[in-house]
Amino acid sequence: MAPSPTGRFHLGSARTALFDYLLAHKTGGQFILRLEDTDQKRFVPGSEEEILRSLDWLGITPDESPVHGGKYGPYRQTERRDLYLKRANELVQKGFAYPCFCSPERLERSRKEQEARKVDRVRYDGLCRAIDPGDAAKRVASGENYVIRFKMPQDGSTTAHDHLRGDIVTENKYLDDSVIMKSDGLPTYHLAAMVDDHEMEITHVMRGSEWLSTFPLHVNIVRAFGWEEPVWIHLSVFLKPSGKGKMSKRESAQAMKDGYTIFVDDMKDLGYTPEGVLNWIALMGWGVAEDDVMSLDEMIQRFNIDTLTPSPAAINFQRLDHFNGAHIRRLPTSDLSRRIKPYFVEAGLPVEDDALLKITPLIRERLVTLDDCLAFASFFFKESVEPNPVELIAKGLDAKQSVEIAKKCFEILSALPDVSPQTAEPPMRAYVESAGLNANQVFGILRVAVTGQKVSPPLFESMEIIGREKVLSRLQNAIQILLRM
RNA sequence: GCCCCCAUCGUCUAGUGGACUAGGACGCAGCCCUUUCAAGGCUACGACCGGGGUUCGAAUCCCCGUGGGGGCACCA
Repeated sequence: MAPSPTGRFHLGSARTALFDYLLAHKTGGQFILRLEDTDQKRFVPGSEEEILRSLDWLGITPDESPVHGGKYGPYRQTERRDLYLKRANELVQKGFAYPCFCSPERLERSRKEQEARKVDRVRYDGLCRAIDPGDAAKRVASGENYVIRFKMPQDGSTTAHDHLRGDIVTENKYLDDSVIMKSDGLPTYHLAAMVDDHEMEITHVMRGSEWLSTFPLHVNIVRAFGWEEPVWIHLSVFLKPSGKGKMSKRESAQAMKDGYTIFVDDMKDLGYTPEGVLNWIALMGWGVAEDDVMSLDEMIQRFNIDTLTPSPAAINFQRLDHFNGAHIRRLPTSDLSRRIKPYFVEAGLPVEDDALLKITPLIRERLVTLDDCLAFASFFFKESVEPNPVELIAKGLDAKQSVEIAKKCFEILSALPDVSPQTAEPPMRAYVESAGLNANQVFGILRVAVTGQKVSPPLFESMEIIGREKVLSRLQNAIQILLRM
């Protein structure tokens, strides 16, 4: 994959990376990360690190990259500049490109003039295309400022083949003489990517469909060099949740407010798992017959470029939650424990590994995001809980009746050697039965008393982990609260 | 304005001329399970953008509309 370090690493780039990774691992190829950093003006410090960090977190680390090395390096385009100049000159020599000495001001004037004439397509007027190559070479040698433009055919048409869309035929009269080498000596994407793809022996190019419009240029460049073309795949774009238009700054801000994000580097903090995120983005633009929860390995098994889809896909965060929860449920206890521990630590709770190992199975199927563990299990690690007095009153009963029930619970439980489900549940059920109450009422009071909340993991299992002493003291505390009402 | 791409339930998609009463998943609604919340199981609702062709037969092929997306830089 070849992102440019000009901003944050988002879902779209992540999916491209995933597909690249999947294809490489499916076919026994190498997954390469190349940095397209030829635009010094838009360079954003730190973005290269964010790309690496995100890829790493997702678990799709490149085989070759600026930091991992590899036999096709260097992997930053700015470190390959000599190569591009050499190749650009080769094109000039062969008559496929030419130096252009037009100043930005002249270009601007020409554009304005064309706009005034309401031409269908504003393009380079071709002034320097007509310069005699010998004269042009002399001007270049004399140190004059110049760029190199690709000499697009002016007649006929260009047929480019996309693996998903078939042949795309473009009339050459709609094409332009694009700049392939800038005056600062660095190439534009058009040249750099084609040269690198060839040098690095890239077999498949998967990129966003925003490249479709320059697709004819790219195949013309490759053909001018006489190189073999890679398989071209233009992936669908991601649309905002409404399906109307691409994600904008505003939409990503809105997503943040809703607890979601389109930036991979933020996913971890929001409690998402790499497995969930990967599964989610994989199925946007890839149609598997019976789509399902898949691990990375399962994706590799099933991946096939023929089953990629060309139409735009709306981002659906509810699906992310679905896949995240599904993958959390797939996690072994020890693994899940390890992953949720940091959230307790972060919250300043004295988490013990042994207890956490027992708690994890109790909350596993309740978690949508990892940080949900706090809402479900914080009470295990607190010294005491503060129940909401109102919640201590059972449905259909008043405070007086509720306190009686609480007292009875205390009486029963305190007579027991422990509060495990095996020993505590039978007598409690017997009490519910004999008192003519329903389980909801009695267990509801008990739940709020010992956990401090109305919603919790299974009650008796929870009590066992909390321990007899703490359960009884919390129950005692609840009785006091009820008495004061 | 011009060029290019795309078009099946609200969303992601399966479907490559007859096996389609159009399948699955998310979400939504109901039921079951159940001490809460989940998870799980079952059921319901829900789509081939429109119009012309081609064909014995079209969601599938062609054309025209319409809608959506992308591009028209010394950015990628």
